[in-house]
Amino acid sequence: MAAAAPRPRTEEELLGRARALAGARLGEVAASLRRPVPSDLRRAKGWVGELVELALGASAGSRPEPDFPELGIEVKTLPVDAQGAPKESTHVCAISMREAAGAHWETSVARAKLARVLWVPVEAAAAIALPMRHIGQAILWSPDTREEALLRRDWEEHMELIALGRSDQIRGEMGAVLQVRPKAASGGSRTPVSDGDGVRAAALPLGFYLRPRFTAAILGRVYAPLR
DNA sequence: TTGTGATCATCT
DNA sequence: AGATGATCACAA
Repeated sequence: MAAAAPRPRTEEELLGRARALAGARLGEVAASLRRPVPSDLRRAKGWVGELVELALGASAGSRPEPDFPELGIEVKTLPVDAQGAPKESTHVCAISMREAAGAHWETSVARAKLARVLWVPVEAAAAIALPMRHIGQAILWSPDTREEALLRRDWEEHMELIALGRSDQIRGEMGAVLQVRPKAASGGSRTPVSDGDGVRAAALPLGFYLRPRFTAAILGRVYAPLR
């Protein structure tokens, strides 16, 4: 590939691209796409994710919908340590706090994105230089009944608090698998919210994140049948 | 400003 | 060590 990959038209095409990417190093992928490799990720936090999306043929857009809308598939890179365990939580989506009151899990952005996810593990141990880090074998995942129930419960509990205008009472400790944390440019960021009585107010923008334990369980499925 | 891609930095 | 709260870059 000399430029960005063509947009895959089928799930098989996308999976084929993901398979071709497995085992590659970030440096060589970047070179083939003619993209510079940053010296570190401190000022390029989304670089790995953007590189993988480009290689898979995703569009660069930033709309609140899955990366491949026609396939209903969201792509997420997963930074893993030397043991193959996720090092970080996974950002799911921003929360539209003004519309929390009338929101439903079934039609939520969070559910749409988590309905079908192509997880792409990427080495992230600090000891490995960025260009040398390997991309792992991707996993196409959908939540099973139990997982969806857990996600839904956490989502509904958080959204109820937000709808009541109590988003400032939300803590990262809440939520078994899906937590809510700030998602902003800085701690001074504010977004419109409605308080309990529909009065205009402003609060820190929040986003949904999957806990590392949850994504670790997803990666574990690959090895579980072998044990 | 909001949403995308996330990791950083600090505290327990 | 693990997790929470804070933060960085870019597009529309």
